[in-house]
Amino acid sequence: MKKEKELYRDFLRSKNLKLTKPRLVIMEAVFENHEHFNVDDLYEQIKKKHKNVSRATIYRTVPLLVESGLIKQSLRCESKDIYEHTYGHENHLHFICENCGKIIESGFSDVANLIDQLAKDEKFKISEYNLGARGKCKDCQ
Amino acid sequence: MKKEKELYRDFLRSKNLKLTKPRLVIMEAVFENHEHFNVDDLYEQIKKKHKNVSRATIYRTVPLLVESGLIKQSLRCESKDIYEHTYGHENHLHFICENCGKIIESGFSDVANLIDQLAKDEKFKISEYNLGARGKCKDCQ
DNA sequence: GATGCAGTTGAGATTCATTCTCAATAAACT
DNA sequence: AGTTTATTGAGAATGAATCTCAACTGCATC
Repeated sequence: MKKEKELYRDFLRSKNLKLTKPRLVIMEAVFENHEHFNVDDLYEQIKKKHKNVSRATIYRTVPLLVESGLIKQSLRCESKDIYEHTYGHENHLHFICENCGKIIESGFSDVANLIDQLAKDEKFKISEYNLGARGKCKDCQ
Repeated sequence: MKKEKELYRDFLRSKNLKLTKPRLVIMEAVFENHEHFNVDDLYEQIKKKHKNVSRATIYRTVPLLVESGLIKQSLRCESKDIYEHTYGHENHLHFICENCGKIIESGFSDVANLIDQLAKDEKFKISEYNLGARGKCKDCQ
């Protein structure tokens, strides 16, 4: 968490953005407990701690966190954009259950290697993987 | 196209759904020219041919086409859900350019095999793959 | 530690894709 | 052809995400 905060601070500074209280609160919420989260999750989580921040600000701040590389956009869920940590988290695949909404994470590196090769063939420079599948988890089949 | 229509008809029948004019018009539009399309594309395309169908009906029909296996949901684009053909189209990966929006399709089967294996390890039953990456195409780097 | 100036925030309005409602209509079976 | 039942169209409703703008706050300077 120390390190994340510093990365964030540096990122903001490098963009001439201010390290405001709402931005800190949001980033703390992001790193507090969630693996996957959406804007509403953050809003509720922050509210519980009585450090209220408006939804608008969260919507404005999340893209900064993405740009800084601390989180990234993940699969959508229930027609909401959802996000996940990247800093300190290996890339992984998502298996998302169509029935119960559970997200299962699985290994990655072999798949990534293959994809990297295909991208190379197309002279395409990857900035972010988007790998997974929908279906039914073992409990819902 | 002959075959698609029959598949569709059979699918509808198997679900006790009627083969209505709007459903036919929509399915013809889907198979007329697009590789990737969204609801609005279909609406405009149908309008051009003076076979008007309401947006509501298109929104209601597209999920049927998905369920029948003729098309599938693809990446979102410009905050719209987009769809692509599956029938008669190999699965493939998408490389989507963050700069110019171009979608590059690439091979698939090796990646799919790997993913199938991972899914099997999790006892997860895949109904639809979602594979790709964002980045910059060779023209935009 | 007061001052000034951007950049930032909050609240509510707005946008826009998607879904819903319901009366009118059409498929399909007898 | 008549009956039943699903389907359609038009517009209203929903809801996530974005925008607006006046009030506010980091933060650099004195």
